[in-house]
Amino acid sequence: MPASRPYHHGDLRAALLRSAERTLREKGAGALSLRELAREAGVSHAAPGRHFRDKQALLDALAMEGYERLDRVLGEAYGAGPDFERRMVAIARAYLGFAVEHPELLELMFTRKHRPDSSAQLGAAVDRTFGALTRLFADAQERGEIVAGDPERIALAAAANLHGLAALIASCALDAEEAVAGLDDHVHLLLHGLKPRPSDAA
Amino acid sequence: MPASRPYHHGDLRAALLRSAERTLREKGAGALSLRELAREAGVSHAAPGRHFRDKQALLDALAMEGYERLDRVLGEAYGAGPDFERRMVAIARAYLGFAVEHPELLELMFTRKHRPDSSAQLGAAVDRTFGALTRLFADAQERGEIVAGDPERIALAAAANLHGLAALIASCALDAEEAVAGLDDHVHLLLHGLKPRPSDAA
DNA sequence: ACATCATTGTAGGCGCTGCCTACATTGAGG
DNA sequence: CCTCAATGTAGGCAGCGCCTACAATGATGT
Repeated sequence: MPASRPYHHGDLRAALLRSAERTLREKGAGALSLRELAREAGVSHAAPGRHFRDKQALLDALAMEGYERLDRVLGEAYGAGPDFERRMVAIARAYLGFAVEHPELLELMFTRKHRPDSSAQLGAAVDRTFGALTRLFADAQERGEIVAGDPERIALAAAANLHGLAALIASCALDAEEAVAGLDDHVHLLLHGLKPRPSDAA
Repeated sequence: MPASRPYHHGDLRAALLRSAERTLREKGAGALSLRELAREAGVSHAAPGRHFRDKQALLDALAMEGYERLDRVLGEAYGAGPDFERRMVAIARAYLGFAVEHPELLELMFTRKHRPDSSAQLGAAVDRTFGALTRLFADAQERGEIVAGDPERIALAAAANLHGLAALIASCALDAEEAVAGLDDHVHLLLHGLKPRPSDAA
């Protein structure tokens, strides 16, 4: 007998999350099993139940970590670039980079939830991420870098654009490298619109 | 004994798909069980196996139906409106309408697949939907209604925008009514860009 | 008309899962 | 040092997907 683990694991919750994250990345959310996680952590099959009410609670915790990470990488991009377009490219690159590195996690973060209580927390996380973006646009508006109008609506237009691209990448409907390579042009279209601009000779 | 069902169901495959669609809408993809579907159809628990190799095959079939429906509603919108912006609004309304009416199905259609064979069929379906949109933009380009450039890239910009909005609605991250109400403005931003246009006094 | 045979449904079993309950061990606080 | 909440264990339950062997059916060729 190993006598290694002193009955109490020490930090089972964190160990389960790390293990779950690895499984999520390598085999997808569907292949995630609480019993398997327990086995990997070397505890009994019921032990995870002490830290997560049920499987969905563990997935929700993973999703919350995802939002924190996404906020972090986006936050770093917010300060980038001399002008607005460069900053927007940096933000787009950050979001798409997240989608490329953690496609399964992104999918998990934006999977429809049906439970009211978990939806509340995750909804708040979405609002945080989106709120930061909205403030960025409101600031840019004050500097005259973007059009007037409800900043929340403008932020939504930008967010939908980026999220759409990221979601298409995560779902393998779009080749990641191709999307990243064309990111500059993509952001240009977002900022300048699809209609011809007479002044766009530059 | 009922003597009702003559051993052979008649059209079990279709019955399973209809039943599955209902379950998907009412209880979500996670609650979908082949055995439960068999029970609803009044057949043995192994009968579905004759029509769908496994559970994923049934989900793939549902997703394929989803693409067909989406193509249909988008196709109807392609002919709408006198000018390009109206047509674009009609398309956006169609896509968002689909997302509002069948959020779980949309999620299923864009769920990451790991199996090569099913990915092929579904990938082709995505290409069809996207291809139609690309042709529409190529035509609009010839009429000078939108900017020059690779039509595929321009179509991607528009598709990402719409898909992002639809995905946010489907995942409950965005209120559906709010999004639909602001659709005109949203499309306007897509066409005219986020940067100020001197000529946009109109 | 009838034998043939692929198609479609049945019956039962296997290992796995999530979740439940009762019990054991531990470490911290009164 | 005793108590007790927190944490891990052991076992059980029903449900699941998938598998195999078997039965009923209806189309096909002669």
